[in-house]
Amino acid sequence: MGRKKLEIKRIEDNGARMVCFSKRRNGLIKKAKELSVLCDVDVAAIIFSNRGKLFQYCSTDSIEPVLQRYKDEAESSTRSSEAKGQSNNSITSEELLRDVERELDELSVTDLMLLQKEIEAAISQTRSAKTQRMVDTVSSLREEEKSLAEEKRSLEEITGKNRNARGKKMLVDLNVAADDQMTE
Amino acid sequence: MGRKKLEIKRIEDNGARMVCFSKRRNGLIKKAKELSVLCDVDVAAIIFSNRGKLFQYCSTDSIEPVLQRYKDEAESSTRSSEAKGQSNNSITSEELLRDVERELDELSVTDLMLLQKEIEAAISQTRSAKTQRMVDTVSSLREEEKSLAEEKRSLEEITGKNRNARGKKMLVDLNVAADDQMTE
DNA sequence: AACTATTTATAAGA
DNA sequence: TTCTTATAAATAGTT
Repeated sequence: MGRKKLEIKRIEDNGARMVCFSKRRNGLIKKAKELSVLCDVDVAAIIFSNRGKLFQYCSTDSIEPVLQRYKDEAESSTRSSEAKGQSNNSITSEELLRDVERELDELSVTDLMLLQKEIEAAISQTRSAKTQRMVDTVSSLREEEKSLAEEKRSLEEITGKNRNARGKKMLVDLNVAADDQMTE
Repeated sequence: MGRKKLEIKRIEDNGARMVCFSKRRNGLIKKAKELSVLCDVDVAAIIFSNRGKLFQYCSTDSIEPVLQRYKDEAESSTRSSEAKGQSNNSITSEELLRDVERELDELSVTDLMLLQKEIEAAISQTRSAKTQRMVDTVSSLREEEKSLAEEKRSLEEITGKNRNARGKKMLVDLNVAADDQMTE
């Protein structure tokens, strides 16, 4: 998507790489947001510039639940490996100075505006859309709970037909426990 | 980018939403890869479908180093807020926004960097008590659902075994189920 | 920091 | 679902 087709490999020119980073970083975060909103799913994106600066997007109010969920999910495949090594950036002091100036400039203009927009969006949308989604999740889970409890009861009835005295007492206990759960 | 311009809001049609999810999920992961390679940076993307299925991309071999780095960064952001005497929980987004607007003109570059970290911290803290309560409700309902489903399974097993007159085994199963129930 | 020629992503249709 | 295609969107190189 540009004047020339770009091969997907590390951009060696420092300036060009930084410009590309800025553009595509914003692009990725925009895409992540769109995916989250359009498809009503949780998305988190974490980006570290090679100078160690953190950029992130998360569809939930806090990124923690998503990371926690990730951990729960990924527990089975636990592979340990080292972080990618720092690439050799042999740049001159003039280049470094220019890079720093550019980064600081970018920080005040682009990033703060972006963050401001994120906050505004988070306030207006997160509170309504995300809360609504959670309300939906709660009610669907309650439905599920109810139908499972009902199935359980009818299974107990079937089981109870062939039961001795001790068994019947246990069934009563089970029903009490189930009722307790329903009324919480 | 399609036959029609698509408004960025939840797609209500179920099929269309799933198709869109599949396409855009792949698109997002492709973009994340490209960003990582072209700009030589670490990128992680985590996506949860509504059914709880996890999709992820990470530029490093394991996502852990990136998450660790995220956590370190988040901690240091929190610390810098605390160092400036900001309350962890009581600052509201509206207040923060007002502060940003008021001070943007007068701030030095260094101040802007500090402010940015504060904003990042604030974003991760924008979690209302109500939302948190719902998060808790969801997890406890999920737990309950799980235990009911398990109980159902074990009751089904018992029901099946009734026909073979395996009374003793049945009683053991029921006791286990009852114990599980009572200890929650 | 804009612009715009192109490439790329993708919404709808088959 | 998978492929196709018209169109929207992203962005590489330029100014």
